[in-house]
Amino acid sequence: MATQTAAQRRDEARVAYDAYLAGCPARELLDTISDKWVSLILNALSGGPLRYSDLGRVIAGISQKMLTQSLRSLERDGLVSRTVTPSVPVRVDYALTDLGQDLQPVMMAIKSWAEGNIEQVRSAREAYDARLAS
Amino acid sequence: MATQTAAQRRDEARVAYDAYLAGCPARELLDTISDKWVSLILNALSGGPLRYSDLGRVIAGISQKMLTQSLRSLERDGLVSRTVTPSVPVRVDYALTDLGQDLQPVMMAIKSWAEGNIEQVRSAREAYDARLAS
DNA sequence: CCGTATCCCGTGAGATACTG
DNA sequence: CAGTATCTCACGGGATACGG
Repeated sequence: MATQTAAQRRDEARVAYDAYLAGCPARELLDTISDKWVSLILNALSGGPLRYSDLGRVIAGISQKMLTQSLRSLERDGLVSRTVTPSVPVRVDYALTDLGQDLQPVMMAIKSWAEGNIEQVRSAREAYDARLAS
Repeated sequence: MATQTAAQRRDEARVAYDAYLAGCPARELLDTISDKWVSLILNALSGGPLRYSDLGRVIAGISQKMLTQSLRSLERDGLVSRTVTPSVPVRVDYALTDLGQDLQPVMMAIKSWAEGNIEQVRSAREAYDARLAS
């Protein structure tokens, strides 16, 4: 159940599924994890478990609806665990599962790339838009 | 303009932008590259330039509209180049730019992860759905 | 061959209000 | 605190037809 095991599974199954194929389950999974909120949530949980309200605070601008909806989806897919502490008021913690921790570095890479290359993209956009205006 | 230069820029700008913040340009860029079609297109171009019709064939199920729309967006963001050969009929080739090649490994990692872990996700879903039915 | 243009429907997603 | 429930609207995105 360690990361190595997950890596082994990945190698073995690499040829079994092909996200290029429409209707392939891998295509659908790629669609669900290629989501803005999913990447932000998985990255936010990389430092350890967080409560529902903490997630909403870290990920500025996310609505309750999208936060709950994304968390449910991640929980169903086995990427995030949900732990309820029956206190008053109730306390709910979300954490990465082993599978989620396996995916997290990839999501971090996307987020870091976006943050580190936004200026290149912006200047590329300006150049593109300027050429259209000519 | 090599990959190393891009990596240096990434390190320098890492703290300047934060995708957790709503309204931050990095958040918007994260949203655009966290897209199913974007990841499939960038991966498809990793082996070298492809023509428009080839892309449509490799990425099964993509509509003309989404293919054209995604390619325009990628071109504007400086991730993909578009080369027109004025023959009869006209020939158009799409290729990764240096910036696009810098991002491609990350997109490949997502696609590979989806293909390699879909079975884990499927069994997690079955377990989740079974618990709800009880 | 490589698109653009139009129509149209489903759903992604915010705002708001309410509950255990 | 941690959600659920509606309502609403904009837009993603497919189908189809046409143009250079």
